[in-house]
Amino acid sequence: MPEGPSIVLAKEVLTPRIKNKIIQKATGNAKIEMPLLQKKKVTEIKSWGKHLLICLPACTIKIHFLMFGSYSIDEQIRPDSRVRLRLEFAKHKVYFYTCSVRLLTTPLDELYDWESDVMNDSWNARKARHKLKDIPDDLVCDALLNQDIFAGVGNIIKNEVLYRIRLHPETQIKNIPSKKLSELVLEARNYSFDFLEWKREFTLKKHWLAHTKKTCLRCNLPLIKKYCGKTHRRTFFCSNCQIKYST
DNA sequence: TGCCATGTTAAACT
DNA sequence: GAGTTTAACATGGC
Repeated sequence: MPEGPSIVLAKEVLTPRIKNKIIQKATGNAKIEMPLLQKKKVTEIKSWGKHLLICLPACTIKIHFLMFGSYSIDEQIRPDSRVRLRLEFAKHKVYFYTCSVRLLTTPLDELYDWESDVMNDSWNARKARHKLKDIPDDLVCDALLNQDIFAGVGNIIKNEVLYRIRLHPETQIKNIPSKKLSELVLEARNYSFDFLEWKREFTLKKHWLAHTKKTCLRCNLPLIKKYCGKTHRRTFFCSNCQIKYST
């Protein structure tokens, strides 16, 4: 569930079912003021990076699925005690499990920079480049996971993007040639949309080239699995095909 | 069977 | 106070 494209998919599925519909009842073990949701109309469903945003007239329900979160529609797939949030509408019921639920009262445009969400129409590649310039010493594997720069990019996308553009995950941002940096920013978004389509067709895993793979399909050498950078996230790469630029 | 992972936050440390 | 490490969350796949 977690990475940006999965959230976009959830938004697509939920919108026709609950947009402009009234929440008849809100329950669950989420530590939020449930009564605030009662009888409120869902005006919009948005996403920013890995955040799913269910907008009501006076507040927004922010859902973050973390690592294991899930949701279901019209069918409760876990016991009542595990339901974090249940939204009941006239025709549909939506269930959220194992996720973080918060209520936002600040206008979203003040909280979120839509230009930093790789899935958003307003995605601003130039801005991302500038932000990268501000963290010259960071490794690219960490930079890709930085939600202030690439909101929505997760560990799978990170690994696949770096493999695609043949860039070593432990390359420092300042050493990446300008052209390669452009490629990085471009592919962070491109791959995310490929991810979305594959996820939609339930064929995402089949398309992984590096993530969880043992062998480089380009040169046939074993892929390295290493917990890279300050994020210490699982990183799969080919030390032969992926160039590590240095000073 | 046990380990580990598409993630983030906050507390507990140094 | 900064930076780093750990725990917590709690499910499913291998």
